[in-house]
Amino acid sequence: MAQTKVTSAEVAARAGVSQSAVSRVFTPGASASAKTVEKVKAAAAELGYRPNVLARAMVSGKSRIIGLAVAYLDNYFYPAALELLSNALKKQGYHILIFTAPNSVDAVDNLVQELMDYQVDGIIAASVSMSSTLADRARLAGIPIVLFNRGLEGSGMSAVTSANIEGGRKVAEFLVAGGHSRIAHISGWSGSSTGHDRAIGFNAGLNAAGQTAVAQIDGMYSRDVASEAARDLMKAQTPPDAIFVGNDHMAFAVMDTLRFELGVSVPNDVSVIGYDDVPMAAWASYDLTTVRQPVNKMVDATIETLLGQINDPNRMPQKTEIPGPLITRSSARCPQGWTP
Amino acid sequence: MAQTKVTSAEVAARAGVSQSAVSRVFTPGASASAKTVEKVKAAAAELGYRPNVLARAMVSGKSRIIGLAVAYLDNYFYPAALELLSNALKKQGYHILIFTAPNSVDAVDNLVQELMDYQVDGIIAASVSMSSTLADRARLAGIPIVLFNRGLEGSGMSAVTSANIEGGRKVAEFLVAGGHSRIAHISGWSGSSTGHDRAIGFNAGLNAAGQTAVAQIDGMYSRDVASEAARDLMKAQTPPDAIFVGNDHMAFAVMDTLRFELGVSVPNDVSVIGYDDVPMAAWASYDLTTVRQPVNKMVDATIETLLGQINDPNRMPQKTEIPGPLITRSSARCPQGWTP
DNA sequence: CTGAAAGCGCTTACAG
DNA sequence: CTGAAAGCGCTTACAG
Repeated sequence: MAQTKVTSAEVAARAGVSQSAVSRVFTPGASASAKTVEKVKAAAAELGYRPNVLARAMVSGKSRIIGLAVAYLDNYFYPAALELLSNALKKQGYHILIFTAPNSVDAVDNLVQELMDYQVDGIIAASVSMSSTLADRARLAGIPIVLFNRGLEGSGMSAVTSANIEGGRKVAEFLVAGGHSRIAHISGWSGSSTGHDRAIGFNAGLNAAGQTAVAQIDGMYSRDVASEAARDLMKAQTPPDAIFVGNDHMAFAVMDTLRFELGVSVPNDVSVIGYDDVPMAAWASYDLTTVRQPVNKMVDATIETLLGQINDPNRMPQKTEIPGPLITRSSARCPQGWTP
Repeated sequence: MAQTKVTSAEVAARAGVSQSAVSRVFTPGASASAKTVEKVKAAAAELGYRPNVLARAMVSGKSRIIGLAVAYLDNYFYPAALELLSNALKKQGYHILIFTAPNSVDAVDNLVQELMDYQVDGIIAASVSMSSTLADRARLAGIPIVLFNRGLEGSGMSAVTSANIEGGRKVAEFLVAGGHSRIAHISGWSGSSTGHDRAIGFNAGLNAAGQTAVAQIDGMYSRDVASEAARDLMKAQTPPDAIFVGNDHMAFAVMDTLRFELGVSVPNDVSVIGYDDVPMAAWASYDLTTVRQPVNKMVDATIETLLGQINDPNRMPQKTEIPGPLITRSSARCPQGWTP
């Protein structure tokens, strides 16, 4: 049968000290004499004692757990971010309680509630939207939230994104400089700030050059929807000579559809540009030109913001926008003498 | 300032009942009169009360947290499994505390210790190895562990894998039937049961047909190592006409290296077969012939085993092996008139 | 059904 | 430095 877990009281008994003494030995920053430390450590080692994190959390009010809500795990950008987040947080003594979410506001609200039930010290909401009602409730409960790769207009919530508007504009400029004249956009979900902002910047860039997108279709962050959009686009009387796709994940689907289903050459017939620069974008089969989201910097900023607010509840929410370069590869025609 | 969280005592005061009554209303299966339920629910709603899961965990001894240790998140098989695991567990009222791990036994042992500090009710170790010492300690502490996509010889630990030996053999038979005569293997890490077993089955299959692998190189589950292995293989005087790669993740790298770096045609010059059938294997750029690991069935079995042991501590550890079909696509030459 | 009380395993003032 | 005691927010026998 399962032997019961060993407690600080048992260690105390064995070491011949009080239970508080044991606690002190395991509490960083608490004071205990060298002799006590020695006796307690010895007894703890013999018994295999380890402090119960949950009990500690109850009294200290700090669980050392960060809640993570994430959708779109099929887009490799998120598993990559998750891994970085987990490693960085662990270094700070925090761990991640993960909730995968369908991306509806209701579902996310629910899930954030559950996260709060676990007394998480803070919440990272990656690629999901939530109601400002809930955001308010979290603030009241004193639980900081930071949005990762998503903003929430006018919510006063902390958020970390890349410079999406600027990124979209760069793509437009690159495509125009490359001599494309019939440029289309299969966007990220327009209900997301990310998808929306990239489109805004892209269209602004086009306009600045006297062009307008020949078409814009919402790809909903779905490979299938994006593929279908590509088919529709190529059906037109004058099909596009370039397509900017709202993220790499969809861009791969678009490239495959173009090349293998429609027999369209990329980039000879159509240039394709994505967004994110996930590792796969560098794989030879795709070699995708794309705007890099500096995921490591985004993760650093997220953690800095979140822990900052955990440690200082009066700290104001902060929005961070990290610019990323356009990475030129072979999926899009390069302007003459282009230097990035 | 952060308003303090509301407790059951405050709800009790407002509802005019005892604190125990409040607890009962929120404890499934506890009894309370309709009137009490009504008063308590009303008060709770007004105050925005939700039970503190950690406090509940302390007294009940059940945290409703499952620890997940996972490595190789860059192999999409794992994010996919994570998502399924998370969703299925949530349905059962459990949540996942996730630890990403480098794959060394020491690191994993450490991390499992930390997991236990959080009083997790059970542990899923995906794609990682741990010492049997630690396994014993977990058993003593009464915390069930199940290995996911990894076995541990003679450890008496629960494990869920696909039928790797059989899968490896199927690949050999398919390749032989396809008329290949110089067959090589870039294996998964030979230190992992998964990599080892697939190689065993593969070689056995080859031997049964009177063949021997012309070469076998450990790909270490790394794209770079696998690519390098492919280069070495093709340098030989008589290069292979088929390569079985230990998982899809490496197989993609091998295909790219073959096609774009070495100018080798797949499957005309060399057939390539992978293992896992991650979604990407079906993407047109790769269209990879591979052995499917039925990830959903593996997840179901994992949860069934884990929750079974949580609910009945006397239940014996159990090893589950789930067979998966060979999925034939265009990366490997098909035998004449092949019917799967 | 319901309330008072004990207790889960800790941390942290409070005295000494 | 150290021990006795209170308390974190709950659940659960125990009486009534």
